[in-house]
Order: sequence, then C-alpha cells, then structure tokens
Amino acid sequence: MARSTRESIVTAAAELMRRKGYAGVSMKDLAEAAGAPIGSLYHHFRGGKVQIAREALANAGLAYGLLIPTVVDGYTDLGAAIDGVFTQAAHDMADTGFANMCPVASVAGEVADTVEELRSATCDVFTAWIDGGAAYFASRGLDEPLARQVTTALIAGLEGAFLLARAMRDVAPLLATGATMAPQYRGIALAPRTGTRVAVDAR
Amino acid sequence: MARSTRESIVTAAAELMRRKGYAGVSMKDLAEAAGAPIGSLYHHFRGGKVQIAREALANAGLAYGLLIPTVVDGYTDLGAAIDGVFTQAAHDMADTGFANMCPVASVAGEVADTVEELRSATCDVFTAWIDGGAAYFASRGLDEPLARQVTTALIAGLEGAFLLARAMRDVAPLLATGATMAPQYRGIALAPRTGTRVAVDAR
DNA sequence: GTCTATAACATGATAGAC
DNA sequence: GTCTATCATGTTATAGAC
Repeated sequence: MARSTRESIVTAAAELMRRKGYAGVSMKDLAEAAGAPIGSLYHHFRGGKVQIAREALANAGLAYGLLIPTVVDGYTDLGAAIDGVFTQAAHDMADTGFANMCPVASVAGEVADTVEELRSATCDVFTAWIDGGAAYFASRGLDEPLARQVTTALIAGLEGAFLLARAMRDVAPLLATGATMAPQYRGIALAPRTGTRVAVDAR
Repeated sequence: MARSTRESIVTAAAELMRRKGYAGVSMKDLAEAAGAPIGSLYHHFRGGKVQIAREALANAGLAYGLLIPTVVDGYTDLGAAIDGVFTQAAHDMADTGFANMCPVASVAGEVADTVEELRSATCDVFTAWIDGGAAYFASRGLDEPLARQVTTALIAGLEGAFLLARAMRDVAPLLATGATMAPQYRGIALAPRTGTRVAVDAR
C-alpha cells in the first residue's frame, strides 16, 4: 500500500496519532511503525514532528472528507440520510472495536491552544469538510445556507458522538445523536446526484 | 480557592490538561502550576500522573455536569432550551477566546485506546452526565427514553461543536448544531422545576 | 507533610559515514 | 536516500533529609 518511504511515514503517523494523539507519539514510534530509521524521518521532513503531523492530518482529511457524501449518496431523503450516516458510523465503530476514528479529531483538542501550526492544520481540514459537504448537499438540491448548516452540525455531531462512543465503548451516543438530528429533516427530498464529487484539498 | 496542596494539584491538573491534553502535561508542569515540589505530588498521589489525572477528571466532571441543567432551568420549552444551551455555549466560548472547554473532552480522545484507567474515568464522567441530565429532564416532565436520548445527543453535539469551534476559532459550529437539533423539539413543554438537583458523582 | 537530589530512561533533533 | 551514533534536554518516579 505504502510505496515510498515518505508515504509510509505519513501513513504511520496518521495511524499512530489516531490512537495516541500528537504528544503521545514519539519520533521513535514513528520510525518503528514506518520501518525507517530516525534519520530518514528528518531527511524527508526537515520540519520534524510538526511537519509530519501536518501532512498526516491533511492526508487523512482528504480521505475522511468523502465519507459523508459517500453514505448520503444512497439516500433520496435528507432525514433518512442523516439517520443513515449515524447508523453506518455505529456499525463501523462496533465492527472495529470502537477504534474507528480519524486522527484529526484525536489531535484537534490537544493542539488547539498549544501548537498553532497544527491547530491551523485541523482548522483547514474541518473547513474543507464543511465546504465540500455543503457543496455536495447543494448539488443534491438544498439551498446553500441549509446545506452548510446541516453539514456543520453533522460533522460536529459525529465527532462528539465518536468521542463519547469510544470512551464508553457503546454506540448509544451515535444512535441518540442521529435520532435527535434526523427527524426534523424527514420529507426534505434530495435530488439525484449529478456530476463528479471533487475532494477539497486541505493543504 | 484551592486550600490544601492536594486540592491545588488537582485544580492545576484540570486546568493544564484542558489546554494540553494528558500526554502533553508533565509532572514538572504540574508541580510548577500547583506551586509544590515534585516530591509533594508523589506524596499525595502515590499512583503518580495517572492518579492525578483520574481525580482531576472526576472533579471537573462534577462541576461541568451541572452546566446543562443550570442553563435549561431558564426555559419552559424543550426546543428553546436546546437552542439556549448552544447559544450560551457560543457566547462563553467567544468570551474566553475559544478556550472554554472542560478537560474531559480534551483527554478522552487521547486515552481511549491507550490508558485504560483514564478511559474508564472519562467513561464514568460521561455516564454521570448522561444519567444526571436524563434524571433532570425526567423531573421536568419528559419520559425517560426521550430524556436520555436528548441528553446524550446534547452532550455529544456540544463536545463535537466545541472541538470544531476551538480548532476553527469560530462559534459557527455551535450555532449550526443547536439550529439543527432544536427545532424538532419546539412545542414540547418542560414542567416547572421541582426538588433539588443532585450531582452524580463520577468516582 | 515539604522539599532536594538523583536514578533510569525517553525525548526531539543533528551530524556525518555510507 | 539510508542509517548509526550521539547530544542536550526532558521524562516519570524514588530515596531520604528535614
């Protein structure tokens, strides 16, 4: 999967930071997980640990940004789609032993007040998710303000519910959040999907 | 405020972990912030850093558990109350320079897969918040399943929106989440408050 | 209960041979 | 581009004087 050394470092960083946060991952951890010596890490990333984290976040942001549109593609009603997003998330999380969470959320809370360069990286990812989701819902016929509001709330609700679900090892928070957000939007139709989705790059 | 040394250690831990997470705070940081030498930390907490974090989380959990009921006390309609919770949170966050967040969320994502003793501490706090909030809403006339669902979703939505708001330095996620959750519950009356609220201890 | 000194090891980062 | 050795500092935790 990971061809170049550079790639495997970024991949390893995303995977480790997803589980242990930013401060909890050491350069030695990264080197071991990437199968490369420490020197290689600094050769490819002269900015050191912060730069590796930056690229891992941007990279993971791209992958996870397509998650909501991909699930919503299967629905023609907004309320059902919202329900579907949370139900799907609950299944994924239970299947993966409550570990399925992207590194962005794990790191965002930790660095928001401490490492400005990484706060802005998480900000860019969230912004790209919201812009991309809003554009997607608009392409399905919602007007822009609603599309943006629903996308923002969906992401916030998902991240918060993931946090509770992981801590409690229980999918109830995901189901409760979906059940609270979805019903209001039952009956709002989603137009057939048109065109090709474009990932919004966070970098 | 903090009388005993023990107390000031726990207080300092909560404040530091709120901003820097668990791994990002060192024993030296704690000693300096508490105004006590390292030796005192181990005298009062033989379990070391983990035990300090455990007590700080449980302690902060107690304080923040009353937040939702306190705000909701001012409302007689469930939809308006939910809106009020998020609007209030948005004001608080803007007033504090986007730093107002409890340590529980900051730490929860970091330790869920790494420090079982702290995962269970965050689990206990979330459980206490949900139990306490459900009991509160039930005392205001909602039937138990709805009370529990709304409380769970409210906490998940708040934590997720806080995360985005801090990273983006923008209250929009709080307002969008409130606007998405509240309307469905407009018209559901909250009965007058009866009796005294009891904090549910997380320990 | 307070505080200093220190053990034993991990940390991010660098230099430089290959 | 790969890898080893190493620096200076920081890490959790302990021992033991006061």
